[in-house]
Amino acid sequence: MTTDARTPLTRERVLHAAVALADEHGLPAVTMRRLAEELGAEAMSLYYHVAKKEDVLDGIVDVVAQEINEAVARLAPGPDWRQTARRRILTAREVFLRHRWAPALFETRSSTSLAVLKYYDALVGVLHDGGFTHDRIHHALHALGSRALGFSHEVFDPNAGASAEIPAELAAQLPNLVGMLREIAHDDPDSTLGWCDDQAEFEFGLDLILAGLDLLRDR
Amino acid sequence: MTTDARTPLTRERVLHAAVALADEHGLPAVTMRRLAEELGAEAMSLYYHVAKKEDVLDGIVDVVAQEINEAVARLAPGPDWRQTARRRILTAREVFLRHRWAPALFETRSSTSLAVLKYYDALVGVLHDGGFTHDRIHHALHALGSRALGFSHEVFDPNAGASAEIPAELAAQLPNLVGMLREIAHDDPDSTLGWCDDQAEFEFGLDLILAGLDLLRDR
DNA sequence: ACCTGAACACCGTTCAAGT
DNA sequence: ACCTGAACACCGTTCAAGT
Repeated sequence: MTTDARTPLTRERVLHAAVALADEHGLPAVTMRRLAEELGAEAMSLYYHVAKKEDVLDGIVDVVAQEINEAVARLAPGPDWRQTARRRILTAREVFLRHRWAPALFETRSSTSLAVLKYYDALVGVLHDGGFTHDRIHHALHALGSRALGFSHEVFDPNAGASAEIPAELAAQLPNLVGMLREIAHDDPDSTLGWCDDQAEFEFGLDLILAGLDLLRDR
Repeated sequence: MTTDARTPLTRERVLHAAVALADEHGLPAVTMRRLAEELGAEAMSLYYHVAKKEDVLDGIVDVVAQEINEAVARLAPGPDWRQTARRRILTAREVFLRHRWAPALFETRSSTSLAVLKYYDALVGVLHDGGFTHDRIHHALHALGSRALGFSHEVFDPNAGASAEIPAELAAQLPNLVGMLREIAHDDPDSTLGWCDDQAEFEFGLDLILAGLDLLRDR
């Protein structure tokens, strides 16, 4: 996996190595020392090409966002704004499915990367062409939140406990939740489909919001 | 701020000191050493009351969630499910406005705290009483995401750049975004209202989803 | 111009030792 | 039972020094 140690370091090489490292071993594995090791260099050498670790993290967000922009650029426009936006967002989501650590990182960034800005710029264009006022688009971006970028980091996953054994004592404290989970399990015994499930839920939420926005557009 | 160093340490004291520390100096200030100092003890003493730092973080999530549950318990039910759910969520949000660091932390937790589970349990109850099937409630929780808990951590804040100067070269790359921001600024010169603005956007997104769910309920 | 070794100030955590 | 000092393995980062 380590690329040959002879080729000189560049900011680009550092950032791509960081993405690869996060892909393979998770974000916590991305330390300056480990990253340098991966590149066949010393940790201190990185500082010649990168200001500090924050700079690396900003950088890999930008790399992922560029990957999204490239994927989205290949898309044909849909028959209407809603389909076009939907396709773009689901395509962006595919990139995040390849970089599972990325949503959590995106959420920690305060300044927005240029590539992310470009992504939103194009989305604003799609909505504006679809007949939305700029004011409505502004609301729409807030309503969509991170969903516009293709992910919704769930703080509570109802599915998580679905298969796990729930102790009786705990179950007694959570009658409604347990009732819900039991009924869902009964309705569809094969409902634990891994990320396919999440995909369905993501699309449900997305379509709900897009439909709501569509209704507002005509008023 | 440091509580008297004579009173013995307990898990509770440690967790409440951690919340106070985060409130005052942000989450990064919560280190085991700093936390011990705040309690008039040594870092190593904490380990007698707490397994590890992760345990502290899980613990303060639970403390905040308990605060939410207490606030929400004082609420009178609304005239319908939608008002009831809305009030609960906006009340939960008020707690997060007192603990600005909490949304980011909630997002990093993988296992869900008991207090959070109880919060969701009550919300499931509200929706079920409102006439939703458990299956629909399950979808609704996913659609709401963290909004059900009272926050929506924006990865891109359109307002952030509204007041800042945008260099001409950058503006040329982001025609739609700049166009949107210019028009909004024009429509309402006083639109930079700090968190009040966010509040309005949060409610817009929330109401959009609740309305969408209400429509589904009758079908 | 690019890379490095030694060093500094900070982490979380273990463990034997104190009371 | 509760607390601590010394120590370990790890961070990010600076800075003077190498080529």
